[in-house]
Amino acid sequence: MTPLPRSATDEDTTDEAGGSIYERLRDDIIHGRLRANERLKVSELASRMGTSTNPVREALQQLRGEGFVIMEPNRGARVRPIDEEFVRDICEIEVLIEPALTRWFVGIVTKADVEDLERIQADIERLNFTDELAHSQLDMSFHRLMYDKHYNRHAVDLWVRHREILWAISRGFPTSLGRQANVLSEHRELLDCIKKQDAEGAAQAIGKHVEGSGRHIIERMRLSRRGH
Amino acid sequence: MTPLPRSATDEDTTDEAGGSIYERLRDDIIHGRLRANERLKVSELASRMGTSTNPVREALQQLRGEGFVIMEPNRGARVRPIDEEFVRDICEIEVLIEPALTRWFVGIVTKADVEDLERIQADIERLNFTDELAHSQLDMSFHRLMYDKHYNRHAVDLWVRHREILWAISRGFPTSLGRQANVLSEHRELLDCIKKQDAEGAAQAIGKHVEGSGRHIIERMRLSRRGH
DNA sequence: AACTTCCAGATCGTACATTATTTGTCAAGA
DNA sequence: TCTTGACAAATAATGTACGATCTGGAAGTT
Repeated sequence: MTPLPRSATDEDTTDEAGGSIYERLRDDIIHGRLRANERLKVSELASRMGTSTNPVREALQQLRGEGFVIMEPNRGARVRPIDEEFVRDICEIEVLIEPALTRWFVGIVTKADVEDLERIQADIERLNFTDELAHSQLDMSFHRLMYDKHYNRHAVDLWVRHREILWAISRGFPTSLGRQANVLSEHRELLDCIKKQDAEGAAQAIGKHVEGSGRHIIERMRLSRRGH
Repeated sequence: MTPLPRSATDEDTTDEAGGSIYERLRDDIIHGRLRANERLKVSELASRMGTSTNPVREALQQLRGEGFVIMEPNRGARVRPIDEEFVRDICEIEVLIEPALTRWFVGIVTKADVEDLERIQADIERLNFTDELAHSQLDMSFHRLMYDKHYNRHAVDLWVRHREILWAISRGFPTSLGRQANVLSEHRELLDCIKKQDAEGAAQAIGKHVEGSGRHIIERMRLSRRGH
């Protein structure tokens, strides 16, 4: 339907290859440039992407496996809705998983780890949300440092996937000042608990952190939907 | 490498279409008929399945999205190892998720729900593990009855996926008598807590249930690996 | 022995054929 | 006249075939 509903923040895309077809489609879905339940016709996408149909079909199959598109036999693919419910759902899952990962981390944390975390946290506070991309990378490495050593790779992968989705959604949304302050204080509280070897407190802190983050994203989504 | 490593319990497969290509591949991976890290060559699979390469490629892409195969550009697909670690990982995730789902269920359970659950539980006890397939279907509907009404579809989907994987792995493995008794008593304990409106107790009961189930599957996997 | 060249084999992309579904048309009946 | 049903054409998904491109290893040269 909509001819070329790409956002204003298009860096490279002449008209063909941006990243891989998979990445472009996934990005378009997560950002809502492809509307919920919109039909995805392979030939249409192929001509838009400037390739033949086969790469598109394979990208769609991969996205189907990840749950971003829904396919019915002989009836093609549709966009799975990425709405506030969706965000709430994956945040609720993270509220369950991340405290468990964190609790375990407190048990194996080393002095060097704490120093690394404090260094990253200092960078975050110094940056103070002036650069969205840089902040998100620092925040990612802060949490990644805790989870990367975990033995449960499946849980960590799940976290990474959810995290990527949430970040893709919230990209472009501004972070409210209140949320900024909360992020910093929650990180500091988490760090304190880790240093005190208080696993339970750390788990609670990260739980609050995830919940607050989810609430903020949903709030922003609501506002932007109204603002449309 | 291995020409046709299909199990003895092959019902239909003449030599071509069993279910879809996707299902056959997925099943072969989960059951270990395709060994860990084994290379998956599209043309080889295509001739084995009796189709051209394209359907195989798409099935592989879908499996990649679900995490069952790993693909590197220009270097093809490999089987992701489905080992004891993998089972432990997804069970640990379920130990986090299922209690949360159950806790919520206790809050909205109706008289009719309890009666349904008791009916299913009675069927399970009457069957007493004489028919593996029938038992697993009853067990599935027991838990599904609790989770199907949950608002967090994403969490429930995750549960279903994990459940399918675990069931596919444990299919063919015998259930030890000790585990059989535990399954029954854990279900009864869960039912009691639900009837008493004891959400916390129910959550703990389901946690024990999942953990015990995971332990049992891993034990069986170890034995079968030795037995080879 | 190390480096280069070349070739077999596999992946990736394009084009086309087949099959299923949707859409549009037209005529018969209420 | 409006609805309804059957039938035909268009549209899109699914499957097949083939060429282009990349990788890995073997043979050959220095």
